[in-house]
Amino acid sequence: MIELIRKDWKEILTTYSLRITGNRWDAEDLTQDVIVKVIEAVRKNPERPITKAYLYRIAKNAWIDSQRAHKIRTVPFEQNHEAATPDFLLSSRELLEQLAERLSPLMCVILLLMDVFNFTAKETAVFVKMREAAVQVSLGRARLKLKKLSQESTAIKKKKVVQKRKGTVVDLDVLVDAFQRCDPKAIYHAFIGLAQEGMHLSQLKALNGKLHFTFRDPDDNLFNVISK
DNA sequence: CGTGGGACAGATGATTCTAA
DNA sequence: TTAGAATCATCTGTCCCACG
Repeated sequence: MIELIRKDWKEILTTYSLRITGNRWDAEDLTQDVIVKVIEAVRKNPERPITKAYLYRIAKNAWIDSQRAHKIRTVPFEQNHEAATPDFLLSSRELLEQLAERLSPLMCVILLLMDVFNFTAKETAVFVKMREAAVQVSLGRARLKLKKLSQESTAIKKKKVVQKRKGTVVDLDVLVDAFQRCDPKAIYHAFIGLAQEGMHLSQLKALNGKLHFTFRDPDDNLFNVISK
């Protein structure tokens, strides 16, 4: 058992924290948290040997505790995709809702499934009945297009926001039905319609062959719909 | 001719497995 | 726990075809 000196703590903990948290920001927080805990432990019991195993255990428990404490925490979409689009800080969800009319329905649905709801290329390819490679190319082109559009004046964005289609009444069943039928055009129109009504599809998961939808209404209420 | 879409190959990154 | 290897997933560039 090798006892560590205090200046080694941070280096060891940073590496380990990065591994268990999966991102730099949480890792830094966790490292600080653990160092505070270890200092407190040493203060209470100066004879305690500080080993790697001890640091790992403290870090692991602290991480589990923080996960429990933040179980309800929502993760803004921008955070997840910060690394993917660092230069424009795009929110794919917002851009999608505002600019979808400029993309083809197919491109729109591929972008929606993969960038918003984290479907894999394989799952998306099955869904839209295309080859996986074709899905990847379409996704890349859709992203490129969105990037270009996002670089254009914000006036375009504003224009799109106020362009509300007259008489567009889309309910949740239409969107769910469109997904069940794997119909990109129907999904596209239903999604746009809902967004314009202030309804947002905030999560979509495929579990046991059923699609689980989580919607958020204009009053910020969340509710789930499960496909048949 | 420009644009959208599909196919393919190679590169790159992420994840998983395994041995030390 | 860690490092390295193997495997898998994704991205990018290029070419081709169809269509208006």
